[in-house]
Parts: sequence; C-alpha cells; structure tokens
Amino acid sequence: MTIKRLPALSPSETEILRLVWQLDKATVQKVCDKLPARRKIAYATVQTLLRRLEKKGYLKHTNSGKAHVFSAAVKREHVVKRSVGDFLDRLFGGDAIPLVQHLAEHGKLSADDIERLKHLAGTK
Amino acid sequence: MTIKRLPALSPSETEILRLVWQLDKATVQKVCDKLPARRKIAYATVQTLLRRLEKKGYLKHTNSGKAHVFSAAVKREHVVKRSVGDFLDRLFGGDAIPLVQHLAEHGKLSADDIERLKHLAGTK
DNA sequence: TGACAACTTGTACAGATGTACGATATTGTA
DNA sequence: TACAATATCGTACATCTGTACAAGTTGTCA
Repeated sequence: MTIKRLPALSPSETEILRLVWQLDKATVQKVCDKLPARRKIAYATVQTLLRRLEKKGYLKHTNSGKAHVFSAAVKREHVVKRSVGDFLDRLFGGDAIPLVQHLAEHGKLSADDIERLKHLAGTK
Repeated sequence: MTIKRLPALSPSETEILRLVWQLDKATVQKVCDKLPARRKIAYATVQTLLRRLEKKGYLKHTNSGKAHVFSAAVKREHVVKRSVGDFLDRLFGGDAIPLVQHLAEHGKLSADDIERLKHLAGTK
C-alpha cells in the first residue's frame, strides 16, 4: 500500500490541519475558535486554508445543514512522518540527535520525559 | 542583548543555510557540491538563494578574487531555536513530547542515544 | 413566508519562493 | 595580451502563500 505523495503543506496549512485533527470534525467556526492566541487570523482566511487543504487532498467535507464539516482524509501519522522527515533533512541533514539534544537543553523535555521514552526506542 | 527577528526562512533557504554553517566559509560552488543527492538544484538557483539569505541578514560575504565567500551572520543556535519552535507550534501545538516519541518509534533514536540525553535535561 | 444571520463561493492581490537564462566581469594561462 | 573558463548580476517568471472582500445561498425564527 503506497501512500501517494500529496502536495506540500505550507506552514499555515500545517497549523490548520493540526487543529482539524484535534477537533476530529470541524467547521470553519470551530477552527477559528481553536486558533491559538498567538495566531489569530480572519474567518475568511481560515476558510481559504481549509479549501486549499481539501483541494490538496488532506481534508474532505460533508454538509451539515448549511455548514461544511471538515475532517481529515489522511492519517495524521503519515503527515507527521513526512513533515518531521523534511524538517530534519533541511535543518539537521536528517540527523535526529542534535534536534532532541536541542530540545533537552532548552527545557522542552524533562528528565522524566526522557525516562519514559527509553522503552519506546527499545521496542522498535 | 535582544536578537532581532529576521525575516522567515523558506524551506530551501534553510537547507542552504545549513550547508553554509557546515562549510563555515562557502562559495556558490562549494555549496553546490555539498548538496545532498536527494536535492540537486542548479548553480544559478543556489546563487539566488545565497543572495536572498544575505539580503535577509543571515549571511555576509567577502570577496576572494572573483568568487564570493559566504559565511553565517547569525548564530546557528538562534536560528535552530526559532525554527524548531515554529515547527513545534505548527505541527504539535508546541509540545515536544509527541515529536520525540515519534522519532523514537521510527528508529531515529536508539536506546543509547536516549541514555545519553538524560544528563542534558537535568542540567538546565 | 419573509427577513436575518450564518455560511460558502468566487475572486483578488501583493509578496514570497523556486528556478534559471543571458549578459557581463574577472582571472589564470598560453 | 588575448582567450577560455568561471563567477557574478540583473532580470524574469510561474507558482505558491497569506490574507480578505463582496456577493450569493440556505437554514431558521418570528
């Protein structure tokens, strides 16, 4: 089962897509409400982004009354895998160690978190 | 000491910047040679990207004979911090745990790597 | 059933990006 | 000193992105 390579996600699209996953089923309004304070954009802009995501194949929608209800058309796992892979290539030449090291050094990971990770890495 | 927020880096620019850091001092030619096989782009394109990076304030250059020698004008650390932060926000809402978890589950981190990280997290 | 509010659709547009050709300048070398 | 090789510079251009207004559509409530 080959996953077809969908068109690339722009930064804003990525953020919107994340919110849709989080909401599971989302209307434009719901997505707007869920936008983090750091990033408030107009209703119309969210709409466009959702439209583009659907056109690119990341979302689908059904109608509920007048409103469109969007939901993901691809597994979050796939998108994350590709996004993380691309990001890693670009900024670290594909090596994850310096990335995680950076996170640890900047307090994004606690010693506890790391402890919990150990058993994940082993089981692969 | 406030770090001024330079204009955003596009994906391609990020990759080129990484290569310049890696080379320390780089000519267009050097950067071209260093491009990973997965991503071969024309000499002229690399030039444009280097020019734009300089214009944005990420690079500076000196002349050595006919060739421009580019080098970083900002600390890698700063750029990494911002890039990772933005990426984390967009795809994971700012939470590093699922990112690292993903890396661990996909074999990007070995149990050994994680072991080595432990002492970093503590010392912050 | 008619008006209103909430939505969607179409369209627009400036600026960013990726990509690169052609003209010009510099240099080592024969 | 003239030539071939190598670089840079200016310019171009199709897309992609972020952002959003205006106009049309539809469900709902009085």
